[in-house]
Amino acid sequence: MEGQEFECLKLKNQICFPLYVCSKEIIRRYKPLLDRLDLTYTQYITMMVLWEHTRMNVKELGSCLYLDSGTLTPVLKKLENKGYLKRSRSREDERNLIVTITDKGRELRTQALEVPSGMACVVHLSPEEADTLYTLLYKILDGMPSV
Amino acid sequence: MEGQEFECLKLKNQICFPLYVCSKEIIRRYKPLLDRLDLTYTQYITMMVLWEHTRMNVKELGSCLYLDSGTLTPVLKKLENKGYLKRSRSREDERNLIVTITDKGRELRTQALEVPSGMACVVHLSPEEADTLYTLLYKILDGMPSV
DNA sequence: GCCAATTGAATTTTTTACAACTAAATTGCC
DNA sequence: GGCAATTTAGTTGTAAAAAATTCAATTGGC
Repeated sequence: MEGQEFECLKLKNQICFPLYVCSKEIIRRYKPLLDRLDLTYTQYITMMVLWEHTRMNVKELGSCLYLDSGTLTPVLKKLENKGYLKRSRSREDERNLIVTITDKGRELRTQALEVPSGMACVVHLSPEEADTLYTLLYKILDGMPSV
Repeated sequence: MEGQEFECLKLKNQICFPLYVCSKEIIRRYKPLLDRLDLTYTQYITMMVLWEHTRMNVKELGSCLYLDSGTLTPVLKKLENKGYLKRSRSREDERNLIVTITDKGRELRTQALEVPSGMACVVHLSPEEADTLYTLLYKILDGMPSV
């Protein structure tokens, strides 16, 4: 039997694969809910940060979201076009782009409450299991070698 | 304090967000290793299935990988161009496309052994923790409402 | 036997990831 | 103190992936 040697190349022995699939599948379940707000998942988590902080530059936003500026630029432009935020250069340091939430952006928050409630039925874990998962995921993130 | 009402819209209370980030970040760590094989992550997991099964149609492949044919078609064409597989129509039902691994595809498997070994240092979990995570992820997948 | 509904895959479009580039600010050497 | 080199911030362009749409073949009901 050839088995042993190649065990580590079997899908069922991968930890990344179910992570990848779970992430994708959950985001797919978000879609119909987010469609009602005309937001993509990335736009949604960006708004989450702005609902809490109201004013940040692209760098800070990127480090909250684990997104680089190349990914964020088109996302922020879309959200600006929808009127949910304003982009402007910092006076002190022209390299800095300050993102500020607008009133319209703030209003969206109330409507967005229906998203987490609509998602409640998607992840069938007990509170303890969810807590364990949460802890393990952040343990991976914290322990990951940089780049 | 406004806090309570919007707790569920804070990034730190999301389970999907760390899943999404973990998946993305781990796949990013795969990249330099997969570059040496000239494979993307999606191409890599596709090859994993073919190393085990050698011959499948697009539908079967998609259900192993949780990918639809719209995503698979370009992936399979790329892999065919590289000479790792062959795509051909089934005689019985012309709609079925049969994917068969080639000798060159089979040979790639040995070279690919360096990928899991190179990834070993990325996920810093004990075997027990990894096992718990694995179980929880598949529990989510199994429990997820369809579409 | 014919038409509607379903299934399977390909194509097209949108979104995301990544690399290369540009511009601004800072550092450091003379 | 002024200029070159480096660092930092963001944009642009390109490639990959995901989602939506389209098209073709088959099945099932009448």
